[in-house]
Amino acid sequence: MGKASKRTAIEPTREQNYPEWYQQVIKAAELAENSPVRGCMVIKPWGYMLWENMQRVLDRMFKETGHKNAYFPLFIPKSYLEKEAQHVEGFAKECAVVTHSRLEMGEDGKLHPASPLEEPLIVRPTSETIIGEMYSKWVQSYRDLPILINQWANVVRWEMRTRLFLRTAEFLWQEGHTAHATEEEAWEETRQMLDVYADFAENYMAMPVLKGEKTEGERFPGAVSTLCIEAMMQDRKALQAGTSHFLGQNFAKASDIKFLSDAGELQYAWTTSWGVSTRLIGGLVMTHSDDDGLILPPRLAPSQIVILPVIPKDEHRGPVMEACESLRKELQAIHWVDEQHLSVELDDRDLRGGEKVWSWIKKGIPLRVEIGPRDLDSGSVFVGRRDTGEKTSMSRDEFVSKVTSILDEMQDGLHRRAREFRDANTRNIDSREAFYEFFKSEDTGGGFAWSHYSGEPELEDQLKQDLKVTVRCIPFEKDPEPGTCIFTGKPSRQRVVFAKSY
RNA sequence: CGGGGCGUAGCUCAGCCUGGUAGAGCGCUUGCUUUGGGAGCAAGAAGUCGUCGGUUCGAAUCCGGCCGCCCCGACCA
Repeated sequence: MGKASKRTAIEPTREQNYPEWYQQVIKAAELAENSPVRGCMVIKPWGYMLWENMQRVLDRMFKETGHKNAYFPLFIPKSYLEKEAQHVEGFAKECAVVTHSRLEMGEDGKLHPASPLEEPLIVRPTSETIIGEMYSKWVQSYRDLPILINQWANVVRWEMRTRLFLRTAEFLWQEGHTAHATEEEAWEETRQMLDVYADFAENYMAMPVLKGEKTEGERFPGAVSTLCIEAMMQDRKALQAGTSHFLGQNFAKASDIKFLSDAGELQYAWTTSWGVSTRLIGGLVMTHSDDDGLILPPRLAPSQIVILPVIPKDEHRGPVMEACESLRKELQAIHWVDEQHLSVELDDRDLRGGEKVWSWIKKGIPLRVEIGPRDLDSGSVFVGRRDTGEKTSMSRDEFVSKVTSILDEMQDGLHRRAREFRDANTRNIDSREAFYEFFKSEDTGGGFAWSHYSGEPELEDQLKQDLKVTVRCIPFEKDPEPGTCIFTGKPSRQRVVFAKSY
C-alpha cells in the first residue's frame, strides 16, 4: 500500500490549489453543485441535512433567547428600499428587480413579459424595510415592545462572481429583526445575538471565532454599528461567519416605527438585525477538511456513523446484515448532545468495499464501522475515525459504550486543531515593514495581524489596494492596550485585526 | 461593465489549421472472477458536434449573426 497511501482522494491538494480543492471537496462530498441558473447552486441532500442541523440548533438558541419565527414577503416594493439612503446605496447594485406580471406567447413562439407592474418589486436582498413597515403598524405603545422576530428565508444578491456556499446569487439564511424601547436594550440584544453565533460556531461547528466590531467601511448599509464573528480558514484568509447589527433609530425613522413611552412621549424605536447564512457550510468545509475530502464535526454531521457490511460470499450476507441491523438499532437508541438520537447510516449498496469506504471518507462522516464475518466470530467491529484516520478493531460492546465519548473527543479535537492553526498564524505586528512582509509572502505568510491603527478610511483603501488586506474587526478585548498606529504614528486605542478575506 | 478563452456522449476532452461514414478516457449497463482502503477481463448502450444562416456535390471542420458558460480586473453574508 506504500504508493497507494500517498494518493489523496481530492485533487488538487490544499497546497497545490486551495480554491480548486474547495470546489472538489464539495463535489466529492455531494454537498452541492452549480445549477443551470447563473450564480445559483443546488444544495444536495447531504449538504441540506447539514443545513437542517444548523437550523435546528440555531432555532433552539433563538427561541431560548425569547425570539419567535415569522415569515415576510419575498418581494419588496422599490419605494420601501428607497426609504433609507445608505441602505439603498449599499444594496442597489445587487438587486434583482421584477418588472412584469405576465407572460404572453409571441408570434416568434417565445414567451414575452406582457404586463408591466405599476411599481417594480425587488427580490429581497435583506428584509429590514418590509419588516420595518410591518413593525410600524404593530408598535403603538411601549407595551408593544420589544418585538423579537426571526425568519428563515432565501435572499437574492446579484453577485458578479460566485462560489458555492461562500457567495451565491441566492442563498438561505435566517434574519432576526428586533425593535426595542431603549438604546441600551437594543445594544444588549445586538451583543447577545453575537454571543449566540459565537457559541454556535465554537461549540457546534468547532470553528474558533473572533468577536468584534466592523470598521465604518465594512459596516452594514444603514447600521450604526455592525458586530461580527470572524474565523480563519486553512488558507489563512478570514471568513465573516455571522453579523449582528445595531441599527440605532435609522430604520425606525425610515419606516416610522414610533411608540408612546410610559411618560407619554412619542419616540422612535431602536432596532437590531442579525443573520447567518449557508455560507457557514463553506466555513465548515474550509475549517476542517483535508486532502481526502470533507471532515464534519460530529455535532452537526448529518449522520455520525456509517455501518459498512463486508460480504465476501453470498452465504455471509444474512448473518452480517443481521449484525449490522442490530448494531444500528442499538446505536440509534443512544441519546447524545441536546438529547438528540445518534444518526446512523447503513450502507448496503452493491458496491465494492474500497469504493464504498472512500465515498464516506469524502463525505466526512465521523465514524465508519465495518462488520464482516471475522468480526461476527470475534464479537468485534472495525472502526475508522475520519478526523485522525485512525483505524482500530474493538469489541462491539466496547464500541457501543464508548461511542459518545469518542464523538465528544472528535468534536473537541477538531476545535483544538482549528484553534491551534489560527493561533499559529496570528501575530502582533508593530511596524509597517513587518506588516507588508507578513502579507506579501503569499505561500508561507499571511494570517491574522493584530496591529495598532488609527482608523482613517483612506488608509484602509490603501491597504486593500496594496495587499488586498482589510480590517476584519476591532476585537472585543478585556484590557485594550493603547499604542501608536503603525502606519501614521497617531495614537491608537487598541489593536485591530487585519487579514485577507472572503 | 472592460479584457481573454470555450461550447463535440452523463463528465473531462481530442478531432477543426489542410471539408469526405463521430473519437478517447472516465462513468453507466450486463456477465464472469473479485471484495476487510480506490479491482480485472469481456461484451454493450449512449452524441440532431450550442444555435440560426451562408459557402460547398458534401460542413463538427470554412464565413457571419445570435445564445450560453468559464477565467482575469472595480463590489459583497
